[in-house]
Amino acid sequence: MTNQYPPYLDKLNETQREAAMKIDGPVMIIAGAGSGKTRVLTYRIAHIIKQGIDPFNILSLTFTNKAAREMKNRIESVVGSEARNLWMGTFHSVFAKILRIEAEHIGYPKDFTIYDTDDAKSLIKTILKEYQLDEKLYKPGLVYNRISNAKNNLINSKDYKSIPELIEADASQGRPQIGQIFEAYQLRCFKAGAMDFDDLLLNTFRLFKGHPNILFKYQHKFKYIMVDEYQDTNLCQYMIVKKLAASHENLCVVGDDSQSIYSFRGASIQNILNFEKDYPDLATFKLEHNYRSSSNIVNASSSIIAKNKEKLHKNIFTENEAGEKINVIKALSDNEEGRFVAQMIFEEKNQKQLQNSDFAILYRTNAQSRSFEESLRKNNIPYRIYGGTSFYQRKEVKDMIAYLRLVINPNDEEALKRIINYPVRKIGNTTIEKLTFVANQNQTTIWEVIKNIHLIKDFGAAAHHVRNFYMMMSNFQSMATTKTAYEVAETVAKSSGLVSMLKEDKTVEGVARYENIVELLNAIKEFTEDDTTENEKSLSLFLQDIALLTDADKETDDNNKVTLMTIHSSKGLEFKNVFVVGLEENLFPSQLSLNSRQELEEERRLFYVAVTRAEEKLTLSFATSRFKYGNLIPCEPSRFIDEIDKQYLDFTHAQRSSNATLFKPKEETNNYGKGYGMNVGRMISNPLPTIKTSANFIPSDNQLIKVGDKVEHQRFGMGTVISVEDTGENKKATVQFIETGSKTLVLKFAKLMIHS
DNA sequence: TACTAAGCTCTTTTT
DNA sequence: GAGCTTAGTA
Repeated sequence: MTNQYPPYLDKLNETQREAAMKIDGPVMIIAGAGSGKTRVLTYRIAHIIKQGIDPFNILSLTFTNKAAREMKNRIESVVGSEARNLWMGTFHSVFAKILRIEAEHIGYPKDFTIYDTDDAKSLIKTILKEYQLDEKLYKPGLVYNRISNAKNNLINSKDYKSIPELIEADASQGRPQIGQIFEAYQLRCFKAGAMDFDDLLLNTFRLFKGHPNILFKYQHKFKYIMVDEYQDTNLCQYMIVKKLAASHENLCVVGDDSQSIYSFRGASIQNILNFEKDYPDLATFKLEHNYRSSSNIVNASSSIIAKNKEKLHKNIFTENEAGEKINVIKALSDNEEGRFVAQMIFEEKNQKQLQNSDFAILYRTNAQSRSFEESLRKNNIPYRIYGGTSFYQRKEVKDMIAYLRLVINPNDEEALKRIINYPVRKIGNTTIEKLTFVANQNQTTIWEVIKNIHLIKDFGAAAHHVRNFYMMMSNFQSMATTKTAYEVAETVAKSSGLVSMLKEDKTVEGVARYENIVELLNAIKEFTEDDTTENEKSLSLFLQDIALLTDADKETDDNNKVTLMTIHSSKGLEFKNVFVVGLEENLFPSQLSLNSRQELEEERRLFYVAVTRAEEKLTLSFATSRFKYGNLIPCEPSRFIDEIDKQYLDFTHAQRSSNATLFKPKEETNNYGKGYGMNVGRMISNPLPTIKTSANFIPSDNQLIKVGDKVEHQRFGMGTVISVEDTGENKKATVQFIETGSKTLVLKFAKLMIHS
């Protein structure tokens, strides 16, 4: 390899540069956390453009649209404005764009609707009702997951019904009809001119598979292809990429097996292994130098991931200073955890002159955000929550969007059902059911039935109301052919009665809802008037855009806020100061992810992702009790805390005495506090009667326990080891507990934590 | 058809 | 605690 390289690559280290300059042929970049992966991708693309390749011929698939936008800007600063022509975005958004162009070849309208998860589940519910299946047995969410999994593995409804393993699996669970539901679901989506998230991928695959000429077109268009976060792609995505790259084979995938956290979505480490098999002349680069975090954090994270059996060999190192130790915090409840964290942010901010945006609170589940929101608000610390219910998920916004969807695609059944009687127009459930029935009988859509309602006798008075609705909607539709997206939306908002209804509601929530509609209209206006791109600005495109928009994509004017998000959505981000909270058994690792070693290892990778977000300071916290469905339940610290090499941890804040600290669940308090919302648990001095026994919180290596160690037991509190005995079968330790006296514990089962 | 109160069921992560 | 469904009433 030559030592000569273009000056714009001088910000890269040697391996990074080699990876950026190897632009021809298949390339795999294994990039550890904080190793400058985005930087390599950015400069690699810039380098390709500098070689005279038209940006139009480069496809880069990223994890979020925001990441794509940021990368584009950075590339632009190296190569100039032509970078704007790059094809960059998420799998879903890029393929939606292609499908929009090629829709007719697979029988879809150009303006197809994108069903989100709610739409999909609602459609499944309707189908269940029509088939008279038990909604308790065929839970819509579960059925949706089965269908989604199948699609991600390139199995269509016909295949599904002919694969013995799937038939058996469903039958053994007492759900033999999933195949049928799948088929009906697919048909209904197709008739409605709608695709769900998985269809965007599956239909792209089908398009390329069934139309070699179209595949050929895109193969030649995309001369260079890059895939970021490759460890999180599923089979369908993998196959599409493979097809697209087949003629040039200038394919570069970037990923980190240690950060693979989306197997529930069909992602598989197998894709990395397959990649090596499919492209024997592959060039592999390993980025192992962590530039992001202090060496304490880097080393601690390595000690975590070392516990996983399934991983590629990597040797992550850093030249950064040791930094502070990782703080472990014990709180008595989720509320106290919130207060602690808010207080620590407040103090750190003042001590070290940090910005709010230097802090992030990361949790396993969205529901955990509540206690942090409360305490941050009390401390006047601005924060922003990512995920959860985003702007476009709010009811009133979805209602308004449903109208617009229906204007663009009148066959969109889910949109129609959502708003046909909202605001109330005297078209009740009975009428809607009748309409659906007639539509199904005549192999047509509800809209067609509505259109011809006057030809059908048995609708009685309802026919009149339906007719009115039809007139209104077709008015909007004809308007959409001549007016701008904003003009249409404004008219819809006013004439549909939606806005006037919301205006009447003077409650705080009502006003907020009204303001959200105004904000939506503004967003449409902005979209319509955006002259920075040459793209078309139709209402239809706006709808497709926002269907694939995630919370992380949204820009805000004031960015100096503490970030609250799930660990999943924190991937790819970094913060000076990170709090990983709720480190309790059954929460993190999740109770639902303890069925196999593979599942536990994925949870561990998730923990690894969380820890490696931190640059300078990391705090881990757990609570000993937590609200769950309104009841306070006892919690044990997560095994993950125990798995970290102790030399990197600081337990100062975890050792506070836990006298009289257990809360009695609300249920058992004679209705004390009933109706008062939170904090209704009553403090009691006795331990709770039972704590579910588990072998979860054993020391990572119980050889480590030795006489004189200070240990903490979930139930018995702090103590000192007075003897250790090995019976051959079991290792036992006798511990003198401060509060309850001495106990002999079988280490295999004991829930002990060693304090350094 | 619309509204209200009571009752039931939830447990994960995302495009 | 929240969101949803159901039963009963206006």
